[in-house]
Amino acid sequence: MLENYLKECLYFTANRLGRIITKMAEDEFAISGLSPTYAYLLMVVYDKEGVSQKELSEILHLKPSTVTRLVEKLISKGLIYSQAEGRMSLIYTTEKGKSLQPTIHECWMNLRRKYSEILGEKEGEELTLRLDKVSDQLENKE
Amino acid sequence: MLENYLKECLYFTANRLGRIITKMAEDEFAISGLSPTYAYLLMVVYDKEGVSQKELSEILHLKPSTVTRLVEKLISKGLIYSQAEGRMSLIYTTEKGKSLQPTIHECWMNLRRKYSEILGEKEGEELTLRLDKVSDQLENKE
DNA sequence: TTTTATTGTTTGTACATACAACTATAAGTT
DNA sequence: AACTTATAGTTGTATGTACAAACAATAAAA
Repeated sequence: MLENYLKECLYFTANRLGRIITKMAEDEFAISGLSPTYAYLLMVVYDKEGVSQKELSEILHLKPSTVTRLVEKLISKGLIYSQAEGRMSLIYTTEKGKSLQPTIHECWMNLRRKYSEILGEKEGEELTLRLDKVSDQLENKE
Repeated sequence: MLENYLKECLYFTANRLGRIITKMAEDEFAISGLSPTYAYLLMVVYDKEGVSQKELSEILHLKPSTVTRLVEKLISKGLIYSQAEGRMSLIYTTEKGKSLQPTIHECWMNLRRKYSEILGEKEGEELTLRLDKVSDQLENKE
């Protein structure tokens, strides 16, 4: 039976998990009016006002062109603004953006609570760190 | 530092891994002329000629509308054909489709070898099964 | 100082996946 | 048989992410 082969492929299982957890995250972040990745970008800016897009791209592990698109949208929502500094474009939160911080933090907590309830707190945390480590290994490879 | 918080979130790490392994898989499957998901669908049909789209959707863990789109494209490439059977549409491989089987199998092996080399065979396999289990847990939850 | 290379960002385009609403067929009820 | 409900698939549209090529600004080399 092929079904059993599929689940032995990392491409297959990693993406399946990605879709499931993305759906959960979208549901939890819905009350913020943002999808998770936008919320995460915003969180980075809360933590690092004036961050450059390149830095954002490194921190979020997304391509620069993707960050451009995310930034565009958050600007159009009035949550951040950008200020050119040489060839860089530095990102800051607006007042409206700042006012969203507690909500986003709440969503973030809710998401973690939700999957921790199912997987167990320890188990969930451990898995998360492992995925991060594995990603590093796969990336830092010629 | 927020960077460290992000990597403690399962949404974040699972999707990051998903992107990395997807890239690897796309590279490996490139010689087949298909992206990985299309190849996987084809593999299911090799194993189960006359499979219905609903079954495909369950086996691949994709939504029916997505399967419709994948099937459309594989038909347009002449690799499979579909035959209506009541309200179902049953999928079969064409000769051209069959002739691709060895290549796809090779890609599949190459991909596994590639990440096994980096993660270790045992480690990679174990992680893969775990991701599958975790996905089940998260899904079979009210 | 003019030319060349490097770096950060943007733009056009493409792709995988999903949702919501729809069509079509089958199955159950009265 | 007629009416209702359930099931399988499709269609229009949206979203997240990326690539390749372009652009802009700085730095390095000539």
